[in-house]
Amino acid sequence: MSESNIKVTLPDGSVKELPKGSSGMDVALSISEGLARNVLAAEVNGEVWDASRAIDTDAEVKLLTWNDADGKSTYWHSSAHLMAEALEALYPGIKLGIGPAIDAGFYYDIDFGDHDFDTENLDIIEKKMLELAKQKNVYERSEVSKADAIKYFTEKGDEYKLDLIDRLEDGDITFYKQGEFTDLCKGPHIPHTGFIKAAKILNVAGAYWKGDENNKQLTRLYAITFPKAKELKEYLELLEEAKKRDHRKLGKELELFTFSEKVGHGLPLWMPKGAMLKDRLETFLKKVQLKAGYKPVVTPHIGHKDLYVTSGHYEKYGEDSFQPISTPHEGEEFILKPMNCPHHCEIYNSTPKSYKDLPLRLTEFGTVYRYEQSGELHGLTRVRGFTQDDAHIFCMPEQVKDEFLKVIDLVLYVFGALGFDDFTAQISLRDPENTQKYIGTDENWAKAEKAIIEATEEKGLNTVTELGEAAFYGPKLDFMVKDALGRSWQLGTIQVDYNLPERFELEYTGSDNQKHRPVMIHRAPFGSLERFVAVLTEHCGGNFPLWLTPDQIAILPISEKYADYANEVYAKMEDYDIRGFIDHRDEKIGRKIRDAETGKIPYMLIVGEKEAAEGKVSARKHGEGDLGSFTQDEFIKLFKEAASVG
RNA sequence: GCCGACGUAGCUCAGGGGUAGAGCACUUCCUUGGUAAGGAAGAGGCCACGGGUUCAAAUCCCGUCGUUGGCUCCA
Repeated sequence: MSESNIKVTLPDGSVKELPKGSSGMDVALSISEGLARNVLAAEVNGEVWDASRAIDTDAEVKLLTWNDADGKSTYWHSSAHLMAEALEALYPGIKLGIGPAIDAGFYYDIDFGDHDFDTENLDIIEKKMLELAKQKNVYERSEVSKADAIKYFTEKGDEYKLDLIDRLEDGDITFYKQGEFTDLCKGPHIPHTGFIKAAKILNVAGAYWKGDENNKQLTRLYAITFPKAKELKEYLELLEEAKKRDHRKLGKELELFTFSEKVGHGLPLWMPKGAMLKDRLETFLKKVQLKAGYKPVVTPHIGHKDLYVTSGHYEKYGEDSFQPISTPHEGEEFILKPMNCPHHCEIYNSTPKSYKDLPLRLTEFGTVYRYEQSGELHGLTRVRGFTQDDAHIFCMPEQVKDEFLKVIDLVLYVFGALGFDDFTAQISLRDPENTQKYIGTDENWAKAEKAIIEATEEKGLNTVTELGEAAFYGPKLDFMVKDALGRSWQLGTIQVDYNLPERFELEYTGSDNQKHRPVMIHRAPFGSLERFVAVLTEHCGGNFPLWLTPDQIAILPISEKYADYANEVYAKMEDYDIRGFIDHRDEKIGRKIRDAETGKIPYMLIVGEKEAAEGKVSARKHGEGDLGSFTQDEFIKLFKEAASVG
């Protein structure tokens, strides 16, 4: 092998020998011209580099295209520079904050200074971006000294960039320049602006410099770009679809829930149909949990302040909670319960426990109240009063793994039944560098963390592990589901807790006749019913699974002459636990069908002269149309098959 | 909590210094109709709330509440 050559190992294991100083682009060219045309950046030994940057040593190289997450984020980060260039051209003298890529697109924080920034004319910026993109300007990387960097931005008068430079080490500062625009940036970037073929500014919002409300508020422009105009169109259609599925909109249209200023914001009111939905979910989970050995308990909505002093929540959250309510004569203070666990600990404590009683799984659909900041409230996903599908498992340390396995099974079953098949599990472990900020013994932590990791492995879960993300009281496992539109939501959670057993002095007598401290596991497959219903609504676009949906059938008499027969059919359906209603309105059948369709009723049973005479129903399925004629029993059979699962 | 936008009939929205409009929903009547909107009439608003400016405020200004896009937060 020649001295001046390097060996490049590709992801498929193949090795290419190339001259020293070859770039990612050269690697691509050595494979195919087509690939080279699509290369956005190169991952060199695990670090994302410009495709043009010279590689001087043997390396593992992965060429990144639009199909790689890192390729996309490089692309979007470069797009942020392009947008900044366009903005600078249109609004001379603006100052720039930061412009990173985000999950979908990118943003740039701008101080428009004296410019009157008008959100009506965003298309002018988009046009300018594409105009500049067409110039195929190369993103040129240059290393600059700290002094030069400071000089450049001092002359430019951009105090935000100076603030950023202030925190950087000399020798570690790079600029990127494309066209007329130079930015402080560590990169990497795509080869040139020509890759950007479609741009859309999605949103304009205020954001404080460095996220600190004491700093000046900048204008944040959220935008997205694509290599093909078609992809932008599809993305915008996805956003449209998301808007249509917004649970706040569907919740109103389908009469699931409402809010009232009089009741108070963040306090959802479940309307009959929404309450039915929520009730079906609860019934479903209660049944599954009973089978899994859970014991339902019921505790009050308030608890004595001392309860939360004991639990430690008063100290930590007291200021940011609904303030205590007091009894009129004694002045005793009670707190709206922000969680169920302290109550459950007291149930545990009410009788002496033996190791033979463990694991003890106490479950409650408890409504809890948390004072969320007013700006945080959002539909049903962030509220001030919500129902947790809560349970606390009290067990011995050596039972943690087994309990995790069981809870994971439960979560998988529940997600499956509701059509969430795409999810990942996040394992949150403690920060190994800083173990003293966590409560509990090293031994127990090690045991629990090992138990979680092994349990997820045994179940074959798709996991990501985050060090330092554990709660101070124990490690946890969170489930993030992807909905039908590809958006991620955090739902279920399983958390180990060493803190509360300590604070409540929970004990059990072991086989050695000694007192021991149990471990507590908090778990909630849905998290909050409110949030879950919101996610489910958006996931299925309001077309809930048949077993869950509030009205499963609508009986539509052709005219009021068949009202009696409609009542007869309804009574029979009720006998078979099929929920629904009869549309007795004085409307034509076309109208009744239309209203049932827009109301997303899964099955419509049309009854008229023919059906009444033959004892049949004419069935119609939502979104599909006429299914034909069935005897009542035939329909019930068809329905029951479709409604299985729950 | 902070910044911006918004708040008009049950819903979706138009209007905009001279005391309110549409469509749908609702009520009544006509119609008894066979697979996505039958017809007519009627009723419905303190234009979020409280101040201010003005001869006159739903409209302009300020404040409050709520909604919303973000920021910060989330046991």
